[in-house]
Amino acid sequence: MNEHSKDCAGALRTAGLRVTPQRVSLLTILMGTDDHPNADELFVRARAEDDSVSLATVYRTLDALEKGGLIRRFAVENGPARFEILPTSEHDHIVDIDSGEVVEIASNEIAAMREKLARELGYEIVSQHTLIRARKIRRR
Amino acid sequence: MNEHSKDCAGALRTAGLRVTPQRVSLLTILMGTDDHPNADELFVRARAEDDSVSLATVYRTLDALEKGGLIRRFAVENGPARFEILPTSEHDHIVDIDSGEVVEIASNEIAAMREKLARELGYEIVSQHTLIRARKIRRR
DNA sequence: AGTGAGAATGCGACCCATTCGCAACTTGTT
DNA sequence: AACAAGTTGCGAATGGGTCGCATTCTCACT
Repeated sequence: MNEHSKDCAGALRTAGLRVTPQRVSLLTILMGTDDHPNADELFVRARAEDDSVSLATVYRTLDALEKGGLIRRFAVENGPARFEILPTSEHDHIVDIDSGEVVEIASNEIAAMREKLARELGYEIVSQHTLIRARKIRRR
Repeated sequence: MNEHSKDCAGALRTAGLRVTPQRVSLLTILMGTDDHPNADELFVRARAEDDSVSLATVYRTLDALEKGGLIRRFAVENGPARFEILPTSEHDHIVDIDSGEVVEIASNEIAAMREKLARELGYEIVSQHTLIRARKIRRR
């Protein structure tokens, strides 16, 4: 139990979730990384420290954390879902189609614009996400 | 062979693809619909008129059409990929999380903004797509 | 601290979307 | 017409994700 665990436990409770070692493990991992792991990567990382985590629980926990508003899930065209910790600044993602790398892109203005467009159509936004597939511009 | 078939055949050839009855069927269906079918729906619709279409071919054809720039593919969080004909006005999609319905949302401005942001990061956009999950605003 | 109801977990089986291997068949070209 | 290369259907195989169930854990209430 390090000091992170406490943060996690509190966050879990605040979200109305029970505190279990598996949830703390996964949430700690997500809190401590900048990248956008998928369920499998999280499973491997969690197992490295705590082999009492099963893949099924990874999926169930991710669902729970998402419903509890602690993490965000986003889909990449032909790949598994990816996850990141919340709250986070408003941003979207660029996938480098050559390397597979995922980088963040700030987008407050874009988000505001989407909000407006959706409202005009009579919708209330629940979640929104832009995925850009791109390739690095090679400068000579 | 109706007049659409000719359009399709030409489009296929222009895209550098061989013209086969299966491809014409699928492209015709996509050209004649406003919704955003997934592979299974396309399979059913194609089978209704031409039972020489297999599901594997639907997938292979969709890959080919996408590579040829004739259609666009987009991912919805927890569901199969969806497809629509190109060229089409610049737009994104709103998924009604209650009904599952997908509606289009115009977004030239948004697209332009993404273009600019990506370029600043040194990326050249290959494709981009915004998915908004929303629910209808109930007015009393 | 002790207890019980309900929630969470691990496991393996399962499901669904998509892909693959391969033999048979088409297409576009010569 | 004849051929090389591209396509197809089929069924088997993958891969991400979910489920059923018996066991274990959490936490609210003594």
